[in-house]
Amino acid sequence: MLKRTCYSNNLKDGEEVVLAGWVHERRDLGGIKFILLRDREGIAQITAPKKKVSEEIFKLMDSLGREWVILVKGNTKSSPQAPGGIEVIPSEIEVISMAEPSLPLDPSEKVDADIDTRLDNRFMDVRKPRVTAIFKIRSEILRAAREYLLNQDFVEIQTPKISASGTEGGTELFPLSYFEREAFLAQSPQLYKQTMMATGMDRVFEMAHYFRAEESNTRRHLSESDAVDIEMSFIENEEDVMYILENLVSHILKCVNENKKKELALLGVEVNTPSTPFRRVNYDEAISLLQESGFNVHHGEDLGTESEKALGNIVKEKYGDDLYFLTKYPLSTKPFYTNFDGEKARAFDLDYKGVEISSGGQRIHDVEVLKTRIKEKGLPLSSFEAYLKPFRFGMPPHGGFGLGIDRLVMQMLNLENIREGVLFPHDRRRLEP
RNA sequence: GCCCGAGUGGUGUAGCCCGGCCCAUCAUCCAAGACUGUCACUCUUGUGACUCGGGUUCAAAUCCCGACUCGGGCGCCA
Repeated sequence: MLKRTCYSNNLKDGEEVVLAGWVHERRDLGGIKFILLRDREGIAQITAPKKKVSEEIFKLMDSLGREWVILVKGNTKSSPQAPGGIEVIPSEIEVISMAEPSLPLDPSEKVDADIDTRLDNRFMDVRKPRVTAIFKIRSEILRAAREYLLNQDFVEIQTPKISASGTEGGTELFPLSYFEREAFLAQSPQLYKQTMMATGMDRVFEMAHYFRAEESNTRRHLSESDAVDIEMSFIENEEDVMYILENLVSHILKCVNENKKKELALLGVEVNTPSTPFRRVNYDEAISLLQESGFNVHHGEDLGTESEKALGNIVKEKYGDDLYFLTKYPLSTKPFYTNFDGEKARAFDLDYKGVEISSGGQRIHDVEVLKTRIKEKGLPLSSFEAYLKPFRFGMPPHGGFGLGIDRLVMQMLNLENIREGVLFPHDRRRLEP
């Protein structure tokens, strides 16, 4: 078998190369035949003029089908007619794998496919250069996040994804059978990363996988989702946490802009690199802004989807910001572990173009206050014994956030559906592939 | 959980309101043929579809009922 010497984006004039990839398109003009060979980095033209290639190659060019996997050995030649200015004259073609005709979708994107058809045949959908680009950008987001957090002295950890109970409340959990007991898939690493604050590790993060059994059926929700979760000790208040979050997101956007120019261009997306600090919009202000715009919202209630989106537009118009913090929510809208200042939660959401991509805040570290809050929330204290134990033996003030990767990708790239930015999304209806 | 909408060749669609002109449109793909610079090559010919079940009717892709599958909005949630 021939061995690949380079990708399609690395062709230089007058070299002998071996390309490996898929037959993207064929054009047969009789005395000259073209094949577009697609690999991870792009598309290269294989050109076979009858008089310049062997009879065997010329015939073989005819028999190749779309999406067959082939290896092509040949000489590069610059040519004004070739796409990209350079083409390969084949001297050897090896068929590695054939593809059945009647493809389940069209990777050359001449004909669209529904999101459902695409996801059912994701292996082929991802062959589209634009789809590949989304996942290269997603990889860069995670690389940049890791880079920033490690530079800020965070320690990367992993926590269990199966737990005895889902004490955080709110979200519905997936039950599963754990030997002779019932267990649940983790809805977030929240309680574990708080426990880590009692170990003296000071600053931790996890590239976490969440499971949520919500009955949601929207283009923003999934049953499985990924997030960057952090927790940090010895903070003065939630502003210390927000500082990390805004600089993290800013670093991510900057890296994507600098390192994924080709992919962004392919997707036709421009990413604005925000300056820090991000705008703070407190809850009272948010309500006022919405009321001024004629929305029927009242103090004390959480924002619905419609008002959240509207607020995104208002902030964009008024201040020009895509990213902004929503702060000082009423405590009643937040989970039991949220610290507070009177009736105001020491918590925040980070919204990106009108969609929440992160939420976090300062946590309660005083065990007595925590017990009181659990009781106030009407939760059974007995089931929190294990969670509370680390708080009894020296727990520093701390806080953190979870940053949803899928939503970040969606908002950054203006995807209509969160599923487009997830390789194999699982939701209320979809469990395969 | 509540509500709205949609299922037509491999893929994406037209037709549905207002039943007959539909042995169903167009594009792409596929097959056969012609073509030496294509770049969504072009041209000729051909194959391939009304989600399922019931009902109304002389007549159903089209109207009605049910099932199944899917999409979306809200709620919840992140």
